[in-house]
Amino acid sequence: MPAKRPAARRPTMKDIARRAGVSESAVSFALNDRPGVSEVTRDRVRRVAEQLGWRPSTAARALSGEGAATVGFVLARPAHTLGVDSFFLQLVSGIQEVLARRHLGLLFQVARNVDDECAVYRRWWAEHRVDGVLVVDPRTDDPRQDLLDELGLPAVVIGGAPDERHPGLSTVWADDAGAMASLVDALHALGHRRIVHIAGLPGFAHTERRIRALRAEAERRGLTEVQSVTTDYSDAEGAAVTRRVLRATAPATALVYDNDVMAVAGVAVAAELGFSVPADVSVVAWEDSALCRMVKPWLSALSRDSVEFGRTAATELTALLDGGPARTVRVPVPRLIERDSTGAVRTG
Amino acid sequence: MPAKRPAARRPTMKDIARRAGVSESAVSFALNDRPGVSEVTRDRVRRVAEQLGWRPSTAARALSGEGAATVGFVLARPAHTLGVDSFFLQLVSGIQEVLARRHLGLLFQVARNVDDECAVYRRWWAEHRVDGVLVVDPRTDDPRQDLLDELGLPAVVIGGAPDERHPGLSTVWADDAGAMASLVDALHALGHRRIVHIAGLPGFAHTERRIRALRAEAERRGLTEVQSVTTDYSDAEGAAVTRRVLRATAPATALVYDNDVMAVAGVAVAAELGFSVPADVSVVAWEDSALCRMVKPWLSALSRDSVEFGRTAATELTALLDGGPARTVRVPVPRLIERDSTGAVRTG
DNA sequence: GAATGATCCTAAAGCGCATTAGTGGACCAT
DNA sequence: ATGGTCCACTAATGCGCTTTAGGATCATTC
Repeated sequence: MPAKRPAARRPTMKDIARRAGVSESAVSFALNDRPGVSEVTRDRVRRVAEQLGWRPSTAARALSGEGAATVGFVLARPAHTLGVDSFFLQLVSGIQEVLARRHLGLLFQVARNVDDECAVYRRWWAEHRVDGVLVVDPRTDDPRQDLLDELGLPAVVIGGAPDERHPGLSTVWADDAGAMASLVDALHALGHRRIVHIAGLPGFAHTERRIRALRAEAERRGLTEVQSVTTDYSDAEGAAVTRRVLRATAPATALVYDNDVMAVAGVAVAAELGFSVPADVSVVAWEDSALCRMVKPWLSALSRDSVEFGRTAATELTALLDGGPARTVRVPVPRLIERDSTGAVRTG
Repeated sequence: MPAKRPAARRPTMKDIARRAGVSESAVSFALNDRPGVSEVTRDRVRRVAEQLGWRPSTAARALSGEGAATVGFVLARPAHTLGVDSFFLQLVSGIQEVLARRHLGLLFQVARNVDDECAVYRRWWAEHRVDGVLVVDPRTDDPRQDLLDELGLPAVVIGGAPDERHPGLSTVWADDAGAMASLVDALHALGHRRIVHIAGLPGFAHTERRIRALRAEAERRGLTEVQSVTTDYSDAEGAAVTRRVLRATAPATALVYDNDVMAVAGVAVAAELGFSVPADVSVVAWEDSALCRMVKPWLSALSRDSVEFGRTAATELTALLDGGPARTVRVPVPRLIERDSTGAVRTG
């Protein structure tokens, strides 16, 4: 006979109170390190709780005003760009590390677009589900930040610009402009003058930052054959753009891809068109991952510590939840790892 | 002056009751489609709720016995194998699709190992956080299933074997053995006799299933030079094993990798050692993704619909939560997509 | 014209916890 | 002895919801 649900009952504070011979309130005080009980009683209560395997019911906690002990994370990208991105899993991994330490849960949701994402925030807020959220892929003119302000939902924007007029939101960002500048430096030093930047989704704040930075650098140096092309981050578009660019008369000598996936797709296309990397064209990926060492030649890449990025973001959020002020923190500038896909431009 | 938290109060049923001029219980009946209120009242209450933007507080719901409206998902793999795997994001994507429709939240956590994972389940259960969980990467002799049985926590095992003696758990699985058999069929027809299977983590149920299936097929055909080697799914180990295998005297003519990442790493090593794919060695990836079309030659792969896999699993879990019986459902056998990395064995 | 139901609704209790307002006693000062 | 302070603890309330037990009103029935 298949044993029916043992339905082991979860122990409650009442159980602890009974076993310890004190009132429920005493138990509450004892377990929350509040004054009002003697040390001996506190110890006894703690031991009983431990022994019973008691854990506070998040529902009850949340109901009595303590918050849900949960933070939210919404991923809103076109479905087909989700698959191959190593960044997010790493980011989430770092986030978890910090949250788990404080027993905070991570509520995860994928949405189709920013509007849906906003709806999710509204619902979470109304349902009392999360105490705060982590926002990724901030846009220029982002409706989410206004919404979060309005709801008063603590939030950390990951990858946002520091010039926010949303004083309630924390921001964790990398200096893409600086990274782009030093990248152009490096390429320029190698003799590259025709540079194409295969960017990510237009409207993303960091995409725009990189594009602007590239343009500024080009102007500063008087380079006229430098441009950015936006894509949807997919290998397909990365390949398509590469094809178009390399078929031009006087094709670019350096290609900068906004992610590793497109860069890999790009070198495949280059090879197919008879371009040798890096002899004919240099390739740089803006995101380092195992992928970059899985193709030949190994890809030079701008590397940052995505796990640490996640840790930082989560730390800021917990600070916010603790009542701290909103802050803007900058993570280290991505560093260029030169591997085999970049080289001096062919002379003559 | 920076506007302080507007602290917009969430509307409660009491607000609705007041505005609609009825009691709170009437509101509850009305909104939950329970008998006890007239249609006109029901409509009025619904309208007021709508207008106020009311949503039930999950905390309150959970507290009054309705469950947490949340399911859990723990990912326990060594950190470095997390990064490049496209399978999980797709799986989660499919899971979400089903859960979101019912407004079920997905609580996500990464753990270091199975023991930590068990601890997470215990905590979630004690904290009343989830109504059920989705379990991935089942092992042979898996402590999780016993634990979940013990806790009476509804669960769906994704990728488990169908021969479970855990009648309380649902299982969603793919017929790896069948897929392996047809794969060996195909390779055998191409003339391959020396086949090496670069498998995933030992102890994983599906790893063992594939290994057993390969051995069975080999025996059935009297092939003696067929073997499986386990790895940790990383590109590094995939490359290392490939190197070792191809350096052997009489190296294998066909390599079957348990994921796309290792397969890609493998072809790179093959090229490096002077092996041409597929002329000298055929390569198949057990998992199809954009990756397989990002290298040259394009990789032949066993393809399955991971998003649909996720949908199926989530559907089973919701059925379980609705009080349905535990079931074992099989998803379609992975299909071999023949691209450019497989071919007839070189004669002579 | 009282008993019987059916219908629509309200009152009240309870879920598990935090928190506020007591309560009784020990201990001190007057 | 009287009042005042601490101290360690208990009682009671509320969070937002579901649910059970009733009540009030009205139509039906013999």
